[in-house]
Amino acid sequence: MGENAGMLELAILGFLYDAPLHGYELRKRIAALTGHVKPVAESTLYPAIKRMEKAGLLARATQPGAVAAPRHVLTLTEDGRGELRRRLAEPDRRDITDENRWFTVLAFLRHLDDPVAQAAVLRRRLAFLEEPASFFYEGDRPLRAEELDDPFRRGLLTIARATSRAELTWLRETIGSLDG
Amino acid sequence: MGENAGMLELAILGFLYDAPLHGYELRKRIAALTGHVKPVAESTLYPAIKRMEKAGLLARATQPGAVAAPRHVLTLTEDGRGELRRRLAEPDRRDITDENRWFTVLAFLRHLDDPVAQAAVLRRRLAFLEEPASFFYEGDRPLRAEELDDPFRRGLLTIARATSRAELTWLRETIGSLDG
DNA sequence: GGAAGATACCTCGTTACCGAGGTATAGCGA
DNA sequence: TCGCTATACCTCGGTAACGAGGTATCTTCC
Repeated sequence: MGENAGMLELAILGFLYDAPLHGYELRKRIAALTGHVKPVAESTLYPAIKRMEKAGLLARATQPGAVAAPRHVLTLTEDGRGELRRRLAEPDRRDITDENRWFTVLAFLRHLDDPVAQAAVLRRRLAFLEEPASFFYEGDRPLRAEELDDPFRRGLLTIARATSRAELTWLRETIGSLDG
Repeated sequence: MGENAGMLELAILGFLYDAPLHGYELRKRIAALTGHVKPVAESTLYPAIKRMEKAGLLARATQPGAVAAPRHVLTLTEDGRGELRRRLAEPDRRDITDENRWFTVLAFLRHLDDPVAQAAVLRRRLAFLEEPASFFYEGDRPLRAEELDDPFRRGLLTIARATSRAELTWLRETIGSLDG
């Protein structure tokens, strides 16, 4: 059981939930999903697959190579499918607070077939984002973008604010329509 | 020498470049900067400080506790100051492509006292962001937000697009004003 | 037929990072 | 004076992730 498992395992579970894939294809999908934000090394992916196989979350079947070298087609076991649903329904703290992990949760949240449970997860993220937080302080007072004479930090705040606003808007809308 | 050092070390170098701080204060500043996106554990920070002391990047001076337990005030050495400038001027690939690391670079880029060098760093990020990239594919065709019937993935794309747009606008503006 | 390039998978050694837990100092209220 | 909270720092065991490097298959082009 993956009590302390990372974002990578969640992504593997998520992609395989839809359809069996071989490692190389999985790698491309993960790279598309998170690669431009947090790249994934091959030497991280393949050991993760082995770990998960050993844990009984997925099964491998060797297939003669359609294009080149032989492939290992990966299929989720029932345990694996349950594990994904469990991790989506009860994300741990880091899945909510770490942006990369959160976006991975979001990418597969539809697999949780229950609008109430989905809304509960979104609400946890909303609560986290609504906690007051700033980037830079002068003593105890948070500094606003306009107060910074450093153009780079000003940029940082501008970008973060745009992200935050987009996410908050979307969260509130979506929670509303899941409830309604 | 930190050839392969992480984002944490960059943040430590950056904050101490301005002023000496003790570990606990450093921790609060790092938490404010990156904590709501990627939390930092104490058990990661203190070993990092030790590593960097051993590497000659910073020096520690014990001070009787002003408020409570005794503090170790951390000061960058000349090597440490040089290391920050080097890492800002020649960020490695992951500093550009990993969002957390990139934002850390941005937070301290002003310490690079040369607009041309600063603009060069921004241009590397711009080039990276301008590479075509999507999140989800149907075969080889990238899927747009509007095409997804999954509200969560649609949200993902919406948020990512808002971030990307804000960053691109800011990058182009700022590169322009650094050049001009 | 030989080289190049894409596909596909893997091992190894190292390290950054984590959670759990521990120690000590100081101030405050009961 | 007994806890409680906040400050401040630390160790330990475990593991996820990394870069560097390697192997094998198949197609394409010269």
